Amino acid sequence: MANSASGESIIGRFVKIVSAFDDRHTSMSVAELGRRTGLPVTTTYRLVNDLLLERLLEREPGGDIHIGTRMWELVSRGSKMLGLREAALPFMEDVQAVVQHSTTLGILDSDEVLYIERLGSDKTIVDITKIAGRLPVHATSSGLVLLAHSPAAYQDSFLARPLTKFTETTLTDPALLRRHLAEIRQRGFAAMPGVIVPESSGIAVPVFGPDNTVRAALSVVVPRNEENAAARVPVLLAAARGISRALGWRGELKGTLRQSH
Amino acid sequence: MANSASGESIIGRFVKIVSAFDDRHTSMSVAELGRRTGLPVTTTYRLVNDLLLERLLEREPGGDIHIGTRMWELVSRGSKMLGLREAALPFMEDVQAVVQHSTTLGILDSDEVLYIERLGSDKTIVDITKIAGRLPVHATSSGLVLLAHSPAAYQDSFLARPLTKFTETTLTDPALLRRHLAEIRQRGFAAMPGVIVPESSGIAVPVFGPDNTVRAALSVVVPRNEENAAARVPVLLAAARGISRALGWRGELKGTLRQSH
DNA sequence: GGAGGATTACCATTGAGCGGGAATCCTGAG
DNA sequence: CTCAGGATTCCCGCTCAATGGTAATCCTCC
Repeated sequence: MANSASGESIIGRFVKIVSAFDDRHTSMSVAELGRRTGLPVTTTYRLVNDLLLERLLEREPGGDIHIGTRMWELVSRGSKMLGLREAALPFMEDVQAVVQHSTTLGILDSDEVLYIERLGSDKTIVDITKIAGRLPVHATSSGLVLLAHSPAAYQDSFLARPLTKFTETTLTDPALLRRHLAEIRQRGFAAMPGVIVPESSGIAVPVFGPDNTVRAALSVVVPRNEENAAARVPVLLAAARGISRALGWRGELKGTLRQSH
Repeated sequence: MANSASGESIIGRFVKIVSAFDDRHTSMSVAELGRRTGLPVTTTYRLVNDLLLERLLEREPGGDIHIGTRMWELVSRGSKMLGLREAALPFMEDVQAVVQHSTTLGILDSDEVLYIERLGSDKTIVDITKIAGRLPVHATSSGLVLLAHSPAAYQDSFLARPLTKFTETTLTDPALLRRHLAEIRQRGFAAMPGVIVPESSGIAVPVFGPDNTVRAALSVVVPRNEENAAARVPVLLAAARGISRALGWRGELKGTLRQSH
């Protein structure tokens, strides 16, 4: 599928190049980029030049490369994420204002939770969510909410594989998890104390789309020792309904709970 | 530079494909994509398949294509926009809360203003800014602020070209504009009534980076008939300083105004 | 001045990309 | 049910853009 000796397409290499950048490495020299991607030196330079021409990458004064403005623009403008984000943001602001802890919006992607938006970086508690960052499904409240409202077939396949135990409270037993998911569906929220980092607990509720399937999970991260974290739930539920409605959801149809199991 | 008869590289075609999507067209059939991009049918299908394999594009149940989650993720994670946005967001929320009109953050890119973030979609007034959307520099308060604090050489080249007159108040005369830019630098803000749409006016202030150059413009859009729009300025200035500081700016060095003209 | 790395230049080789054409699948109208 | 028009997939020979090694050049900091 490619001219390359290694059998990669240009697209594949493009992905490698873009993947080399992350929040800790927003810019680097071409040589370093070559090292990080593992691409042949010459090839890296040629490819980078092509990308510079299209402004998908940009060269900064020092010579280092970073992801181009144009790239951000094109992707942002055409992506469906923007719609979701814009629908959610006003409600998230309300939640954040009331709860005073960081509020996140996550979706399910490639068997992980991908965080789309996050408000209020609260230094006082441990919160490892990042925008465009990923966390495992079974070890986050958002993930469990998303999983709980996924098609049964997906749940089965997910629960079939081995799950990492991050802390004492991380659930890894399929049967136990399955019961937990049922509870989450019934109660309408997930409250998980310290399933990924011991010091904080997450509370999450589902956000629905027009077809009444889950689109995202809205959640807050609070200190684990908080008195009654459950008191946070109503605010979240109300906000989630607001977001759902903004997405075109029109109230719960009969059989909302039927979609899973 | 390409195998194609038309002499385009794959990268170029990739750009064409991604560009075919925007906020009004977040998904479409492959055939339509082919039409919009002008690429040969077969080529479109092959290319789309490659992109689907890498998850840069995604196929929805109906068969339509949209920009992939992975694409958004990679670009967002690696892009410097996120840093700017995250630094600005808290302050923008404050501004939005106080001013009660839509608040935007824009940067200068390819001789246009590119809006990075926008809070509060206020239906009561006309505001055509969109996230990842562009507007002309000389017809927006943000644009004029950015231009006013750009290197003199850039200003000269910009003012050398013909400028479109959008409304009665749009400034298009180079000499007049130049004087206006000086005022903006001196006063520290731009207040432009109806320069792009007659009904609303924008107020913008500069945001600085560590090297004391402009990074972005923070602005609000208010109804044009508002009593004293200038009263909004202090809030904006304060917020802009906050953002600048979050970006690593350390107070104004002597010679702040010297950088331009 | 010179060692070590980053960047550019050169160039022979070749298979990935190309795209026209035709077959097949879909879908909605009559 | 049939049929038309469009979307999608298959097929396939041609060809030149992409490849990546080697070597020269440019930096930059001891």
